[in-house]
Amino acid sequence: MERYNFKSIEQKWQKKWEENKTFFSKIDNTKKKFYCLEMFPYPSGKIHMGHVRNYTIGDVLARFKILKNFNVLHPMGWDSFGMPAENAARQNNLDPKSWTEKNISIMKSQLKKLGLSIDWDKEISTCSPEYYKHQQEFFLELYDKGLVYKKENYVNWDPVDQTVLANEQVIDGKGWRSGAPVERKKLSQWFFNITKFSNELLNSLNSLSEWPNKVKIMQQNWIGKSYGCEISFKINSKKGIENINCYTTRPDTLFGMSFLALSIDHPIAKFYQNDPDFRKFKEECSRTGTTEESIAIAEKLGYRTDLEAINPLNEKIKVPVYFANFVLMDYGLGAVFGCPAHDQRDLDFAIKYNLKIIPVVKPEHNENFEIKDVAYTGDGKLINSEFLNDLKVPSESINKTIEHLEQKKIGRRKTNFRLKDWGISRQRYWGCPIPIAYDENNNPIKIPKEMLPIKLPEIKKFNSMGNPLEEMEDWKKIEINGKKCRKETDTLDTFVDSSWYFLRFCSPKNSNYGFNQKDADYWMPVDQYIGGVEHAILHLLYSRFFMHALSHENKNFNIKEPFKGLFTQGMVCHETYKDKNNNWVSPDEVITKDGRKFLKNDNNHEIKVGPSESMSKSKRNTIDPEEIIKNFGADAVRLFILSDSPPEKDVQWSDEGMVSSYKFVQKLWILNQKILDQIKVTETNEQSKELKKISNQFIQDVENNINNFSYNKIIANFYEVYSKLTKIVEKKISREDWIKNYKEILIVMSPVIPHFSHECLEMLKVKEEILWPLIDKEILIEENVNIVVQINGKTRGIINTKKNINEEQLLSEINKDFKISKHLNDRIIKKKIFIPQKLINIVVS
RNA sequence: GGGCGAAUGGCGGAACUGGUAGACGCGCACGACUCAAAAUCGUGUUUCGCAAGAAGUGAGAGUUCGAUUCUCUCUUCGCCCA
Repeated sequence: MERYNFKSIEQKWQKKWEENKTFFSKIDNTKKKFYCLEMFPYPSGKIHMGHVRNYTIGDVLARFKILKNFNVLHPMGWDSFGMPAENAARQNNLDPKSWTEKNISIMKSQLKKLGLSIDWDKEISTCSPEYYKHQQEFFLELYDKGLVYKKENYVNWDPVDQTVLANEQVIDGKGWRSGAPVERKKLSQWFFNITKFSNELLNSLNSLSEWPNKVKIMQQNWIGKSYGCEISFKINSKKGIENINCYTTRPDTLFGMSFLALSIDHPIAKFYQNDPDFRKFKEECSRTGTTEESIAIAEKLGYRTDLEAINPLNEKIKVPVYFANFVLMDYGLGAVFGCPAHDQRDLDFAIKYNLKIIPVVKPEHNENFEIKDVAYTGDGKLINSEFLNDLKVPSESINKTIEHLEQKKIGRRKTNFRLKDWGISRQRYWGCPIPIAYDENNNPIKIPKEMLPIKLPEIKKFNSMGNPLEEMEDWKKIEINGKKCRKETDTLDTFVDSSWYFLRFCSPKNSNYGFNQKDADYWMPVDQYIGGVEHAILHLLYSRFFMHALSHENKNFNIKEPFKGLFTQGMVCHETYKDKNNNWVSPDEVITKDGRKFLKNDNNHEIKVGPSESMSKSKRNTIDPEEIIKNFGADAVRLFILSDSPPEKDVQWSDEGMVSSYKFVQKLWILNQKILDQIKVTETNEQSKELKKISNQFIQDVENNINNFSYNKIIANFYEVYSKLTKIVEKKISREDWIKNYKEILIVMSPVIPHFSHECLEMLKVKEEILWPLIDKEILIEENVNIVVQINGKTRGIINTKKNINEEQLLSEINKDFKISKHLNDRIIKKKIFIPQKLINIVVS
């Protein structure tokens, strides 16, 4: 018997699918549509195991839906703008475009080797002018709707990469890529007005019933809606300052106020510009990053002004006013009042500057309540608060205080959001040019749509740091309506590219607009979106915003939520290895001997085995998918990557597991030969019912497991059906039954191991259209059932008996069974719990 | 510090709405084939015990005839936010 030659068979089917355009999709109103999308890759050079996992999960679903007779859209593209291309270009003296294109062609061929059901006709690449032309149009469209604006503000500046970083790109106060300490710098930047949709983006999360709860909660926290109050404080000042407004969510702690704190960017700061101490303080603050995290970690510092704030609830109480490094200008109003007893940050500040600490909330049933160095933030009752005393915190206190402040016209109710506008300017070459130019007075002018796309100029060499576009005088020149202008040299954040690519897939070649109305109406929204949880906040929120923005004031477009279903998969991990010099060692340099690991080229040198961590180049614990596919075949790899863990959890790469998946395909092949041999002989059909049960159980199990994303259990189902089939393969079963049931089993296997299944189906000479088999529910109904017999809750035996047996009959059966009844003798039965077809529990004294 | 989640054999993990804990895989052991090994096939594999049996899902309590599943407290770990 021939071994299963995965090389030629996989190649054969991949060629066939490509030539026949098997996965080509177009609008078909007679079928239900299913848009299956995995997050598109960044073309970094080679695919990694994370891609293999992501695209295998998606492919199983897409192929399943095809078999279920859905009209499936399953496209692929490239998130091809971004910094790595530029970095590679700088390092290796080449241009980002050809580097990117080369990577795309390599990765495309690697993906094809996985046997994915991709409609390659719909391939897009965000760095192509055909794509970003429409992005520039969208930019102008949003500009016209007033959703794009420019403002000066502080940004996180990465001094090494010479670029602005988003808050989330700052990790521990350092640039996520360069690792350099981040500086605060003031720059003029373009922004999308995402905060205009704060409420909408928050509320419509409720409509996303097929999203994981944790992702929705993460987005909810990110948007961060809070209910509070804006309070106006009267100020005693020689500078003519009369009022300072603060935002607070805890107005009920006003009587505990012992200072007022302002952001160094607060308008009042202008009164102190000439004070050298203030300038020194400001400089000190700019060394802290702008992220909330870095501010929280930094030591609380303040600069005391000569101002005094008056407590609006009791004018006799006066407190000092500080500038403080922990107050942000772009959250709330850039001013807060400090209540040290009930806020840790305020308490740290108060202790440092020796300010009063007045407790105003007392936990109930605690007479010895006292504040030392830990603020009390729990519930209780108001104390030391004059007319507010005894109100319940927080259920009564907050509302009552706000009502009082509103009555006295010194405060008003206000909701606030943590979400900030989306800064989209990047001082980078390899991105989508912003379709804006400036006239001689530096006023921004839209570049008319007819002049789009504004193409990136070709570049041969990067000579310095910074943005090369700024030095391209010829490229910068543009004439608009006869006026000489110069182009914007910032490019768009690549998150903009990925905020609408799923829409482009519906009409990838539409040239007059980003998408075609009819196509979008038919295909959108994405029915199932699959990707890493690391994109849970930004990419998904930005995409949601983009759709909200496009449908804003637009009668023709009303797709506000792009992703109906979301699935977030876990990472692929591998053990980490280090040699005696603490250098990372790659798995293919390691051999195992007697359960211990050694360097391959030096048997005496033992390797230190570290914890299993997500595969990354820096730790050298990656496994190259191409190599693995070459050795074991795509089907075996697909089988393994799904088998070991539930897809939403991390999976450990294991060589043994990979080998066993490979062997399993070989075993299936041998079984296939045996079954084909059986089919050649016509026999009586005494065992047919058993075969039917096996196949129908299998169809049902796999279908349920696909629908629940329990892909690891599908593989368990494969092993089960294999072992059942090997047990009956030599029994006498009719030819027709073999063909029908084995065909169904192969179809059910085909989403996971498509090459193998289709090869076997072809050998079985299946001519008709291949569709997911219907389950014969009748055959799965058992005549007999196993009834669990418990005595005092302990299982004492199992009785296989007729389904409709009643309690009395069952008891007599139990009495006949000595192994069970011996636990009953001489004891008084107190109670019996009988659940038909399942269980009886006899409670005895 | 806050939010979310998790904890089950030597390991990865099953157990649908509370009803036979450990499916399936890895590893391991034994057996068959072989001069031998590899490969392959078969059998076994939670722990203690010769057995009958007992214990057992991070720890402790609770609800229940019955808890891996529900409730509370605690411990550890992971992710996100600070």
